[in-house]
Amino acid sequence: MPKKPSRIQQRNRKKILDAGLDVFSAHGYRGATLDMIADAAGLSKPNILYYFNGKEDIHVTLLSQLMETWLDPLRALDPQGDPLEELLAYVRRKVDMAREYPRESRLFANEIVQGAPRMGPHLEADLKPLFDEKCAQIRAWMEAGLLAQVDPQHLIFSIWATTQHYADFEAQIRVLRTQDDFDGAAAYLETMFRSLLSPPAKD
Amino acid sequence: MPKKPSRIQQRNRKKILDAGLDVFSAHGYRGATLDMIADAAGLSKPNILYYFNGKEDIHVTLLSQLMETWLDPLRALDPQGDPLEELLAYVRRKVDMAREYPRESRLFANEIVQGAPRMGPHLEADLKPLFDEKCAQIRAWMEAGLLAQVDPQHLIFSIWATTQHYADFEAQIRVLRTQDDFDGAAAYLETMFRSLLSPPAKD
DNA sequence: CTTGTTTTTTACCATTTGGTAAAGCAACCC
DNA sequence: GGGTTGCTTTACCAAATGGTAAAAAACAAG
Repeated sequence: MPKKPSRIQQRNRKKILDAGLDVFSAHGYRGATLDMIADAAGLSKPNILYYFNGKEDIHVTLLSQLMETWLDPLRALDPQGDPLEELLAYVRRKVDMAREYPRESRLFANEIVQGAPRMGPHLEADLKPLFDEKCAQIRAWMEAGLLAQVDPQHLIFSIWATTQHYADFEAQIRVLRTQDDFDGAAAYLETMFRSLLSPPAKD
Repeated sequence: MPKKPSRIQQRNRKKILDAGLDVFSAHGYRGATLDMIADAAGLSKPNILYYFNGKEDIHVTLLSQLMETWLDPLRALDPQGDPLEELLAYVRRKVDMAREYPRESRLFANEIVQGAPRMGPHLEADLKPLFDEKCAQIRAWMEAGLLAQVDPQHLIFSIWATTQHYADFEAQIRVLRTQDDFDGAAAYLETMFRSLLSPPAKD
């Protein structure tokens, strides 16, 4: 039976996870070392292994936590709301996440680019059902004439791609743009998806 | 003075680079080992170090080569052509590259996600001038009323994001879609960018 | 203040990994 | 066929890295 963690345990586990997020998102799983994480956390390496069973344990803990919050914006897509506004709000939430949580986005990107070796089951179990459900919802909206007809799956892919791009490819964007400009991105993406999705005037 | 490489040198360097592309794109720089590359190339590790100065040498050689072909589709954007059709053709070329060269796309993605530690100068020197030039071109088209007015920089970002997504996040897409479907992606992206960019009817 | 428990440190270890030295083998040149 | 050059293998090495054992320190409860 697991006893409740003490104050100090909570604090140190959090420090380690935050340090792990820094290091894993910046260097990938193999590029990260326990020493880096220990340094970033301000703890010794063996001390870290007192709180976690190993490097992989830290990583999968981070990925699991990530999965939770990562799906929230999509979950919040409301079947009762106005379809176009719901989808644009979804885009906005995703831009906000890329701005607020770029490390999480890159952690995820690192994992997926390399074939999701530690996350495949999570995708299948958590992401896929939600994805299918929301695709069906969008398709229903489209068939009711409330949105322009496009492939819902590709629609969602394009929302993910465009929004996460600003976090995942920040190094490239920093070279090409003079100013960081998430607001410009949000405005551009709203224009793009509005023009794509606005229902055909048909009365 | 560098003497011309022999048949056998050309062949083995090519084998090593191809193996390196496999391994680096699948595991990232730190996740790749010389042993993996040696195995994939069918050569011994010291033999590989006879042809390259080290792991990093293989990696930067790949990145340099990549930069060449990677910019071609954007270079081919023709100032003389029809603006809308030129941009849609650019999207198509990028989709084709994601389909034909997913390893290259992931190699690039790995490098950028981790902050472009070995590629920053290349981006600055090769990508930025071309990017600026083409943005100016697109802006000129827009001001001439030949395209809808949107931020050209974000436009290009969204083209990159949506097309490369199919290669970089293939592991995720494979989970969510039943069939690999680059053609569906191409059709969807054409619809999306056409609706975004079609010039306002104003005669 | 003493005792039992939790946390941290010190000192290691085995494996992996990038890389080297040098010998052996092959190929070409005369 | 002998020698020079180019290619490959064998046998290593030093550093880095994930992880462990056990002592020491800090802490909590009585």
